[in-house]
Amino acid sequence: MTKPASAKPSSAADPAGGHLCRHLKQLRAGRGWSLDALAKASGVSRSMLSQIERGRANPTLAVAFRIARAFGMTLGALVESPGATSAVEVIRAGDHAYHYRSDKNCRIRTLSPLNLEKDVEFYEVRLAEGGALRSSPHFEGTREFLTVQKGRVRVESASDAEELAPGDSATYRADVPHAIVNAAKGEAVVFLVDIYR
Amino acid sequence: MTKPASAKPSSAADPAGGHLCRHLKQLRAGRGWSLDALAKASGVSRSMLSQIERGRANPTLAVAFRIARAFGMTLGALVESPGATSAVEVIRAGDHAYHYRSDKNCRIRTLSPLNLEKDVEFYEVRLAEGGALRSSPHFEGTREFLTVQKGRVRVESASDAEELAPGDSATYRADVPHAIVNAAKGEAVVFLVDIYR
DNA sequence: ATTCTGTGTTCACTATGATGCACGCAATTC
DNA sequence: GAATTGCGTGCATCATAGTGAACACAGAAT
Repeated sequence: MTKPASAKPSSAADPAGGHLCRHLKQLRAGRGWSLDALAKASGVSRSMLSQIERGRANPTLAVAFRIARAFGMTLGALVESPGATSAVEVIRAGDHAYHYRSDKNCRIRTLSPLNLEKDVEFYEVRLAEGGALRSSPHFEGTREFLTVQKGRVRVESASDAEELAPGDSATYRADVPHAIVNAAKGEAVVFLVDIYR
Repeated sequence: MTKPASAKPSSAADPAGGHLCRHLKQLRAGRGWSLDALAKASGVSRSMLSQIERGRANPTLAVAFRIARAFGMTLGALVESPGATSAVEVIRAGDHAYHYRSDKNCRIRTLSPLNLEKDVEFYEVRLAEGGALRSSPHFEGTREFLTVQKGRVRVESASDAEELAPGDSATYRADVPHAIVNAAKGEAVVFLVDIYR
C-alpha cells in the first residue's frame, strides 16, 4: 500500500523500536550495564543498541528477542512494559477558543490542540443547510480524510466528486482545490483530518 | 549478528521468525483470511507476509506489531502464542466499514479505508455500559485523538486520567499503555484517530 | 476450450537493519 | 602535560527487510 517511491515506507519511527527505545535505556541503566555489556550479553552490536535506544532503528524480531533474553524476560514483557510520562490534553465541548472559523453556513471546531501536532489536524465541521466548506489548495502532499457523522455531503476534489452518507468516509488530495458541500436538508456534521507531509 | 563467532549469519532460524512463521499461517487460516486480506488489515505487503510464513524473512518489530494489531492481539500474544488466544471476532459490515474488533463490551469500526493511509487510522468505538478499550502501547510517537460523541468516558494514559463528556475531545500519547473506559450508564460512543509517525 | 476472480509465489528494486571500526568526550592514572 | 580506560555516537559497508508488479496455478462462470 502506499505508494512506491517517495512516501514513507515503514513509518519512520519504529513501532517497536519505540517501545524498546523507551525502556531499553531504563532497563540497561537500571542494571548498570554499558552498551558494550549488553552487546556482549545479547549478541547485538553496540551501535545497533545505541540506535535502538535513540529511536533511530527498528530492530528485527530476532534482535529484539536477543535483547529480551539478555534481560531474562520475554519479548512481550520487554516490549509492552509500562511507560514513561504522558499527559492527556483535553478540549472541553464549550471551549470557543478552538473555534477557528464560524459563520452561519459553516462552523469548524478544532479538536486537536494547535501547535502541538504540526502535521496532523483534526476538525469537526458543521455545515448548515446549503452550506459548504471550500478550500484552496493546501501544501503539496496534503491529504484530507473525512467521515460523515450526520446528513449527506458531496466531496469535490479537483474534477472528482463523491456523495457520502452517514458512516461513509473518504480520503482525497487536499493540495488541489476541494470542497465539502452539504447535499441534503438539515445540518451536516463531518469529522475531518488533515495530514501534511 | 554477532555472536559467537562464526555461526550462521542471521537468516532463518531465529526464534522469533520461527514462532511467527509457525503461528501466523495457523492464525490466518483459522480466521479464513487470505494473504491479501491480512495485508490490507495490517498494512504489510502480501509478499512480506508470504515470506514470513515461509520463514524466509525476519520481520522488524514494526511489521510484527502491525500483524499483531490486525489480529487484535498484542505482540507478545502473537509471538509466544500457545494458540489459545482470546476469541476476537471480526465482522465485515459495509464497504470500507470494517469491524476490527467486536465483543460485548467494545465494538470498534474502522472508518478509514484500510491501506489507503497507512499512518492514520480512524475508528468509531462503541463501549457498552461498564465496557473499556485497553490498549498496549502502539508505535513510538503515536498519538491518539478522540472526541466523545455520546456518554461519558474516562481516558487513561500512563498515570494520567481525564473524564470527558459529549463534545469534549482529548489527545494523548498512545505509545504507552492507555485505556478508554465507559464512565457512566448506557453506551458510550467516541471517535478515535491514531497517527503513526 | 476461454476468460475470469482469487489464491500464493517469485521477481527487481529500494530502504534500512545490522555490523565493525573509528572518533569524540569525559574521568582516571601515569 | 600525555596516555589510558570506558563510555556513547558517527561513519562506510554489507545483508536483508519490505515493497509493487508480474507470475503461475487453481476453481468457477461464460
